[in-house]
Amino acid sequence: MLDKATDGGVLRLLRALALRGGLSRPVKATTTELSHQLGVSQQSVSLWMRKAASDGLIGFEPAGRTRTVRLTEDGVDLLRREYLTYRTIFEDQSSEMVFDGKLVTGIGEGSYYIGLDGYKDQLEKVLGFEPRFGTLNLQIKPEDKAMKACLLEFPGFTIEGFEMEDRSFGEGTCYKAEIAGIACGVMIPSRSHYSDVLEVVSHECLRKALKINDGDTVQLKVFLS
Amino acid sequence: MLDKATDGGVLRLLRALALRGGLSRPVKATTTELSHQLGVSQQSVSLWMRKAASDGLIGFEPAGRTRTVRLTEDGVDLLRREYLTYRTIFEDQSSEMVFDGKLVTGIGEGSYYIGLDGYKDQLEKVLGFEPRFGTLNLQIKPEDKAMKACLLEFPGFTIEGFEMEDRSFGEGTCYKAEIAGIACGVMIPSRSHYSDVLEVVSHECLRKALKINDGDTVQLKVFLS
DNA sequence: ATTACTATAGTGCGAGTAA
DNA sequence: TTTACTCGCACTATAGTAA
Repeated sequence: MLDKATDGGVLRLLRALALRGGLSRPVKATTTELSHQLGVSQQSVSLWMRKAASDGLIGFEPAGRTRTVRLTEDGVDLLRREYLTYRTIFEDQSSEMVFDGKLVTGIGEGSYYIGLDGYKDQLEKVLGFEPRFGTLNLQIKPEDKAMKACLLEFPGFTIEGFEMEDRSFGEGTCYKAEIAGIACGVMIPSRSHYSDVLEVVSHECLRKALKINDGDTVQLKVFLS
Repeated sequence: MLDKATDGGVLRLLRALALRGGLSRPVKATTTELSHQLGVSQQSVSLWMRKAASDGLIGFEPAGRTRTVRLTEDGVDLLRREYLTYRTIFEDQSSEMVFDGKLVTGIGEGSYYIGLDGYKDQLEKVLGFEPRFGTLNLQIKPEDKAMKACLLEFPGFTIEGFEMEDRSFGEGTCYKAEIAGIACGVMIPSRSHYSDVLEVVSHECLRKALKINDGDTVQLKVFLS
C-alpha cells in the first residue's frame, strides 16, 4: 500500500505541499489551485489527496471556512527517503553504508530459513562462504530506517524465492557486509521493507567471536557493490 | 514528452541505473535483473528502457555478448532536477532564487502579450503594479536551467490563459521578483518549460532605469512565496 | 467559490510466448 | 540465457455534474 503510494501522483502532491512549507506547518491548498501547478485535472488532485490521507501521509486541519493540509511524519519520511536516494546519487560516492545495530533475539525463524538449502546455496554462491549459525538480528535506529530503504535501491544480489512442502519462501536481496572485520552478509526479504531488523549471516558464530549478547550494539558495514 | 517521462517507471529506472554508477560510465543491466530490484515485471522494465532510450535519456553500448547502458546528459539533467527539488525541500529554507541573466532582445512578442488585457489585468492584480514597457528578456546560464525547473515547482501565481480573435493564449505562472531593488515580476508560460529565457515585467522601463543594453548581465532575485 | 461523485476513455502492467 | 511482441485486465485520469 505504502509502496504503491510512491509512484505517480501522490508523490508529486507531497512534493508540492512540502515546497509550500507543509513539512513544518499546515498550508492552504485547494485542489483547483494545485491542479494548475501540477498540470493535471482538479479531479486527479482530489483523488490523490484522499489517497494520501487514507495512507496516512497527509492530514487535514479545518481552518475557518477552508481547510489546511500538512504532511504527517510518514509523509515526511517518504519524501526524505526520496531525497536520500538522490543525494546518494549526486553527493555520496561512498561504497558502503554503516548501521549501528542492537543485537536482539529474533523470532528464531531466521536460522531456520537460512538453513534451508533453497536459500543457503544461493547465499553461499553470492558471499563466497557457507552461512552458518543462524542469523544475527540487528535492530537499527529509527533514524536509520530511511537509510535502509535507500539501501534497497542498490542492486545487491537477488536471492530467489522457492516453494517447499506447500510453503512458499519469498525472494529477497543480499548484500555483502562486515562486522568488526568479519565478513558477513545481510539478507533482506522483499516483503519486509518496513522492518527495523537486519538479518546478518556469517561463516562463524558472531555472538561468540565478538563476545556480544542481546542488547549490545555493533557496527555493521554494508557494501553497496 | 520529456515531461511525461518524469512520472512513473522511467524515473525509477534512471535512478536505479544512476545508483549503479550509470552517471559516469556504462553499466551492465539486464531487464530481468532490474525487474527484481524494482519489483515490476521484466516486460515493464523493457518498456521503460525503450521509452527512456527514445526520449534520449539513456544510451546503449554494445559490450561483448550483452550490452551496457549509460545515462545521457539529458538523463542526468532529469535526475539532477529531481535532486534539486528535494534538496530545496529539506535543506534550502531560503525564500528566493537568484539568477544571473543576460539581457537579450526577444522576438518582440513579449511586449505584445503583456499588453493584452487578458494577461495585463491578471499581472497587475498579482504584482500590485501595472506592468509596462514590454518585457525584459533575460537569458539564464545553462547551469541554472535546473534551478529554473525547480522554480516551477513552487506555486507562484497562476495566470489563466484566454482566447482572443481565434487565437488562444496559454496559461502561465508569475512570480514576484526584483532587479537591483526595483520590484518586478517574472512570467513563465506553461508551454515553454525548456526555454532559457525569463520574461521580466516591471512598472518602469528597466533598460532606462538600470542603464543596461543587450549583452549586459543583471541579477534577478525571484521570490518563492 | 469549494470537493467529490459517476461514467468513460485511455494508459500501464504483466502473463504468455516468440525470437 | 536474453529482449520484446500481443493481448486482456485493471487501474488512472478526466469530463460532466452534484452538493
